[in-house]
Order: sequence, then structure tokens, then C-alpha cells
Amino acid sequence: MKEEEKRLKIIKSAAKIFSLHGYEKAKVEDIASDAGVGKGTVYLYFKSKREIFETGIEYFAKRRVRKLKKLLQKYQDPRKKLNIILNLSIRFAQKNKEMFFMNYASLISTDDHIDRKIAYEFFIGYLSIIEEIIIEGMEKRVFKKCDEKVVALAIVLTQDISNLVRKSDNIPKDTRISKELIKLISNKNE
Amino acid sequence: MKEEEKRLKIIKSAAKIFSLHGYEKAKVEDIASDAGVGKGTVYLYFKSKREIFETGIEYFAKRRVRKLKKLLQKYQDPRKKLNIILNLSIRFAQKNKEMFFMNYASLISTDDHIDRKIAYEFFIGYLSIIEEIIIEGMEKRVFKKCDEKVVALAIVLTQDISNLVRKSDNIPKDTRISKELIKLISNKNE
Amino acid sequence: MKEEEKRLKIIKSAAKIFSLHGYEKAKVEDIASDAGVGKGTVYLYFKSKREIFETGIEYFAKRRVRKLKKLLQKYQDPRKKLNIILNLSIRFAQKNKEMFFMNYASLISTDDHIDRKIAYEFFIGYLSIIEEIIIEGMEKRVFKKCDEKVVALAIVLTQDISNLVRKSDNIPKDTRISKELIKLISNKNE
Amino acid sequence: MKEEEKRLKIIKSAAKIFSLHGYEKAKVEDIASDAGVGKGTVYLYFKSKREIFETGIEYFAKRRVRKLKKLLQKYQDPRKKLNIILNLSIRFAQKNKEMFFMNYASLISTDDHIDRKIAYEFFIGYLSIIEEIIIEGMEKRVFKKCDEKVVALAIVLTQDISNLVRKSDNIPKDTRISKELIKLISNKNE
DNA sequence: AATGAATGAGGATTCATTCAT
DNA sequence: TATGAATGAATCCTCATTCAT
Repeated sequence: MKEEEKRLKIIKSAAKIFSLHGYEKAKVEDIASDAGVGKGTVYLYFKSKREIFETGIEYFAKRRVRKLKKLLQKYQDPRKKLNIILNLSIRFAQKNKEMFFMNYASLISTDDHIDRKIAYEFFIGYLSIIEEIIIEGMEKRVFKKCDEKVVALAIVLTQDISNLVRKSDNIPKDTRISKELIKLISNKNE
Repeated sequence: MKEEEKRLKIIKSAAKIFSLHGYEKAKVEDIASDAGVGKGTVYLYFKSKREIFETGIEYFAKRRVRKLKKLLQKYQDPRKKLNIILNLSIRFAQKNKEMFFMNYASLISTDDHIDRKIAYEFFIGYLSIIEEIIIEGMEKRVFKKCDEKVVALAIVLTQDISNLVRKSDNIPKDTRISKELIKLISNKNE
Repeated sequence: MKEEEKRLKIIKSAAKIFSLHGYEKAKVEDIASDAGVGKGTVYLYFKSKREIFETGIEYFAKRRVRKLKKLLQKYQDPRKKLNIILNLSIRFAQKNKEMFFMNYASLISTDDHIDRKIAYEFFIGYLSIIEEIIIEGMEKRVFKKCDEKVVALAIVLTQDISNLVRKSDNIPKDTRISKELIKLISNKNE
Repeated sequence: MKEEEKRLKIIKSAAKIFSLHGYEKAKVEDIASDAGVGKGTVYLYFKSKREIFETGIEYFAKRRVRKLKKLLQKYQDPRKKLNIILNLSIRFAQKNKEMFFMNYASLISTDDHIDRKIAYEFFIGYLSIIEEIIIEGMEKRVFKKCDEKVVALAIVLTQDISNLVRKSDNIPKDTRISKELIKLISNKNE
């Protein structure tokens, strides 16, 4: 296994352990053993537990944006685009529930030692992609006139957080959320 | 000071300290000293650090719902009601930023030891108040037909989380968010 | 036991453990258990293992100088004074062998993290006391003309280090050393 | 490079690293990299870090004695001989500051695991060379009658340790020390 | 009832040493 | 022979909790 592969393996194990127990309670030893390596080995690839966390956030956030941009290229219709995004979000959240936890834990964290900058920048970046689609949609009269920043925020937070929070049917399912949100900003005649 | 008063004092200090450093990094000693009591005293009123946290979440969630219900009694118009809720949310968030953090930290937490039930139940309860207003609004044709569960969720999460996350102008301000969200579900002729 | 008493108790245990195993190999846990307290207690009185070491050096060095000055007041004759110093040195070294080790270990140490300043300043201070006696002795024609800095250094180092190093009769005993050194700088007719 | 050459190279690097950071803080990896070999290679030539240290002490001590004896053959006058020794000491200390540190660190060390025997024996051996010169000097009436063991000790310790300790002009320079010490035991008419 | 001194379990990190290549 | 990736023992330090006063 190459250097980069092993780093990734550790990141993935870390995401699992972090999301299972939270950052502080997660033991480096458990991350190591989940990744199938020795405790010391983790420190050959990362300077500290903190660095694993931050690298993990960056890795998944980057990947989310990358995948999204690639996918969007194929589509023209803003409604279709938004739909794609939301569906990707759903699949991404199912496959990377751990990282979603890490990402938002970092975002709302008040721990002095966590560098919220990384997560925040990717959050802003992600928002801006959606904002652009909404603006495009408004220009094409597919979407109603609305405050794109607010709507983008509502779409992302509702989708992402509800996923993290949902324990029962009291919280609607992803697909129901995404459909409704798109409907809400769509022009009726569409 | 009576038993209940002192408990409350400790809870409020705890909220402050928890939101300042996060649950794990928060020291019981700091909570005690902020509350103006000795470390040992805290343990006369609470069994453990965990219990302070959970009691705190319950206390603030209860209070939020209580205040809200009281306030809503005075109004009839669903749009007015929703407006009130959102404004209350904003003021509540400003005054109890600490507890908002605790509440959502608890909600998305995966820490084995945190009892997410309390926070979850209050979250559901809070949502249902808003759902009812939306349903009422739809009946009165003030609001468009929409999925009330999704919309309620969107309103609450967008408002609350954006507050916790906001670091720069890239995230719109509370009032802008609340205005836009109400506009979005309002019937045009209103 | 009062705060200062307990600090002293810990310092003395530390001196013992440090001199037994060297700074790095000495375990805080062993220091604690030798002092009859819990590991955590040590950290109530000292910020770190390093601080125990440095405080210890300072404490014993200060005490050595204090005792010395007090003792010297009673005597006028420089030879007598020097004799007193050397005898005190011998007794001090026997009773505080541990601290002598710490002191010189610190002085010749090249460890980046050890603050050699404390030990160095006391060393210089101690030397200057002896230098003054030698100067006085030269003025009174009790001692031959000599370089007081060199002689003071020779007296202190020979006395102190030989004590640390001595394992067999190949290294002369304290008293033999002190007698000979005084004789060496004394004027014959004295 | 032959086996013995490589061992020597590692010893020299080790001396440098040990004297830079102290025994415990010195990393085998740094020794290896300074010697221009891999970490694993070091273990082909030495059983352990400890062995490097001990071998190093032995090597430098042996060399010091060897050089000294060779040099002394050329001279007859005990004062000249002593002068030569002290000058060699000075040069040796300047060129091998690292080993001086190791040697004395080992001598005064109380670390269970360090074998003080090696350093001790060489120390005694070195002392005896000087003692013989002093005895010779006394016989030839070049030096005053004195306790040769004490004087030898004083000469060696003062010279060597002051070198390790010196940080400022408060501690006299090597040459000043050596001149003064010889003067001290010389008969006036010489 | 109130305190805070004392405790020790628990975990991040370092680094000598091993061993497969 | 030479290497350096991998390991895990070892230890400092933190802090929730207890308990004597």
C-alpha cells in the first residue's frame, strides 16, 4: 500500500471512530486498530489526532465539491441541477455519514483547538455552488425571485442536518425534503 | 439561595463554559467557579458532569417552548405567529447562544454517553408547534400548500444552525433569513 | 501539612529519585509515591516534572548559600573561614548527595529544555563567596598571592565533583582534599 | 568503508548528538542520519543506544590517554610535562567537547543502566598519569611537597569541568586556569 | 450544607528496536 | 550488507469525582 493509500485508510477509520464516539472520546489506538496498523504508525502519517481530524474534514469536503462539480457539467436545467445536487447529497450522506458528523461538529464546535476555518471555507464554497444555480434559475425564470443566499443555506442545512438528526419518522426523509424544497422555489407554471 | 435557584445558577454557568470550550474540554471546576460555588458543591446538586449537561439541555428546551407558547397565544394571524417565532428564535439565540450550541451538539452527537433523547424530543416538540402554524396558515390560505414537516424543519434548522455557524457576511443575518423564509411560503396576494 | 511543607517533601523525594535514575528516567509516579502522595497531587504543587527539578535545584542552592553565609559571620580568619566552607561542603554533600547530582547534572547538561541559568547563577554566587575569602586572605598575607577566581573554582569543583565521582580509594576523601587545598595556598609561615 | 571505520563514524556522530541534547533526548535516528547511514544500519554495528554511548566513552578516553602518553615521551621536565598535559587537555576539550560531556555525564550519572565503570577506570588512569608527573616533580624539587592525588584531581576536574560549565567570563579561561594551577604547586625559586 | 485537597484512571505521543525487503 | 516502515512499551499530564473537614 502506498503512502497516500495508507493515509486515506487511516482517515476513513478515523471518520468512523470519530463519528462513533465524538472527537474527544475517540482513541487514536482505536483508529489505528480499525485501520489495521499499529498506534505508532498513525503518527508516521499524521502529526497528531487533531491533524487526522482536520485532514479528514478537508478530504471529504474537497471530494464532495469535486464530485458535485463533475456531475453538474452534464446538466443545463437549473432545476435538474438542483435535483442532482440534492440526490448526490443524499447518497453522499448515506455513504459518509461519519464525515458529515465531523464536518458539522467542527462547524458548530466552540472548542478553541479545532480549526473551524477548513470546514467553514468548504461550507461557504459549497453554498456558493448552490447559490449560482439558484441565480441561474431565477434568470431563466425557472425559480421564483428569492434571496439566493438564504435559500441555498436553507437547502444545505435542512438536507445535511436533518440527516444527522433523524432518528424517527418525525423527521422527513431526504427525498421528501429535497422534492419539497425545489418545489418551494419553483415557478408554478414549471 | 434555594436548592432550585442554585441548580439553575450552575446550569447557566455550565452552558457558558460548555459553549466556550465544548463538552469534553469544559472543566467542572470552571463551571463551579463561574457559578460562584466550590467544586464539591456542584456534586451536591448534580450526580455528574453529564447530568449537568443533560439537565441544561432540558431546561433550556423547556423554557424555549414555554416562552413560545405563551407568546403565541396573543396572535391569530399565522404569518404573524411565524414571524413572532422567528424573532423569538433570534433573540433567544442571542441570549442563549450557549444552550443552542449544547442542544445541537447533543442532537448531532454520536457520543455513546450522551442521551440524545431529551434534546430530540424537544426538537420534535418545537417542530410540531411550527408545523401547526403552517397547517393553520395553509388552511387560511395565507401560506401556499406545502409539506409542513419539511418547511418547519427548514425554518428551524436554517435559523438555528446558521446562527451557530455564522462567522462572516457569507452567511446571511438572522432577520434576513426569517423574512425570506416567510416570504417563500406566503401566497403572493398576501 | 502546610503547602510549603508538602512542596518541600516532594522536592526532597524528587531529589532522591532524580539522583537515583537521572532526570529523564525518573518517573513522576515514583516521586509521588516516595513523597507519600498521589500522582495527581504532585501536579497541584508543581506545573511539571521540569519545574520540580528546577525548583529543587534552586531550593538546595539557596539553602547552601544561606547556611554558608550564616556560618561565616562567626569567623574572622580567612583560613578558618575557608576551612568552615569546606567542612560545610562535605557535610552538605553527604546529606544532600542527590541535590549535588541534580545541580551538576544541570550545569553540564546540554539538554535544550533544562534551564541552566538557575544552577549557573548559584554556582557563580557560591564561587564569589569563596573568591572574597581568598582575596581577604591575600590582603592579610594569610594566603599566597594567587588568581582568586581560578583557586575558588579549583576548590569548589574538586570538592564537589570528587564527591559525586568517588567510588573507591583512588579518589581521596573529602577531608584530605580540603586540608591539602588550603595548605596549598597558605603562606608557609602560617 | 570498513567495519571499524563505520563504527567510528557512528561513535563520532553519537558524541555530537549526545552532547547536543543529552543522552535520553538524543535520537538514534539523528545519530544515524548524522553518520550518513540508515537507522537500521546503526544496529548492525551496535547492539543498542546504550552500547553506542559506552563504546564512545571508551574510545575517546582511550584516545585521550594514548595521545597524552605519546606526547609526554618527548619531555623530561615535570613542569613542562604538566604544561603539555594541560594544553593538550584544552585542545582536546575544544575538539571533543561532545565526549567530555559524555564522559562526565557518565561519571556523575546515577542512572542504573549506565555502566560507570568504563568512564571511571579511564578517569583513574588519567589521574595516575598526572600523579606520577607530580611525584616526579616533587622528587626533582620542581614542585612543592603536596598530596599528589589531591592535586592531580584538582587539576583535572578544574580544567575539564570548568570547560563544560563555562558560559561567561565569570569562569576563567582554560589557559588562565592551567597557568595558575602549575604556579600554585611550583617552588618559588623555579 | 459547602468546600477544595487529593486521587488515579485514562490517553496522546515518543522513540528504541525489529525485520521484511 | 543496508534500509526505514512499523510497532507498542512507556510516561507525562489532565480532570471528574470523592471525602474529610
